[in-house]
Amino acid sequence: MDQQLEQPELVHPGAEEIELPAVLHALSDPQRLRIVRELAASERPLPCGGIVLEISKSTRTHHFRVLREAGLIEQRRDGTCKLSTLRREDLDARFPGLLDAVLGAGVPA
Amino acid sequence: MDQQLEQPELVHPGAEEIELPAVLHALSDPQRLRIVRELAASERPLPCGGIVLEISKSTRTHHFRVLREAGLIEQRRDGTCKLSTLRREDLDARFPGLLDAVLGAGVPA
DNA sequence: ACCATAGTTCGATGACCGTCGTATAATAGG
DNA sequence: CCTATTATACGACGGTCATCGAACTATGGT
Repeated sequence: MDQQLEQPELVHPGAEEIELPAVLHALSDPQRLRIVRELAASERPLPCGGIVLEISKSTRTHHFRVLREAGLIEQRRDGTCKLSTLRREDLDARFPGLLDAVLGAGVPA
Repeated sequence: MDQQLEQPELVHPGAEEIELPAVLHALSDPQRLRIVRELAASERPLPCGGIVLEISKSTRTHHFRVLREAGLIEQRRDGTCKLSTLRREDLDARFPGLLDAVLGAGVPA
């Protein structure tokens, strides 16, 4: 078929390869948890720099890579910046209810 | 002659003090995940040694302590052994759906 | 009193993690 | 071309983690 949007240099696990310990570990860091929350809140691709974090650029890159390699987010290049999206469908399919539980956890009544 | 009313030496966080990152980190280790699963499956207190793990005793103690201090399990002494239970109610109250999602994750239909 | 059972405590060790600064791509626009 | 923006790669450093063995505590049974 036609598909010119190939970014093979970015490592993304397949939907079936997402491992629970890796996901939980990725989410166990407060900074990464915040990133995931913001991504979920915007429900639209965000650039790495679009998330407020008082950490250095290299650390931010590191966190995004951990999230991507764990299968939590998808990253795609768009011009000079890289857009990230939450892999909601893949995660819901593999671990039903997990993402909702994590996202809803920090938003008490 | 003596009364065994209290076990103050065991550190358990209050139900409201359970932190999400700590819980996720505790669950991100395969050994601890197995412990939690077994505890959930039995739905009745289990001794530390009652769970099959090919790790040394001291490592097992370590994992149980991580789980206890994260608020995932409750430990109580019973004679020569120490019984552990999943803190289902506290966890469900604080992070609704999280435990079910984690427990159901590795048990596909 | 003795001993067996069940866990803990104490270093120690090797691996991993979060963080940083600097240097290096990659791309858009003048 | 040059430059600014955006993000990655590469060490490096200190801290935490999972693991172990050996010594220790605590309890219960004989």
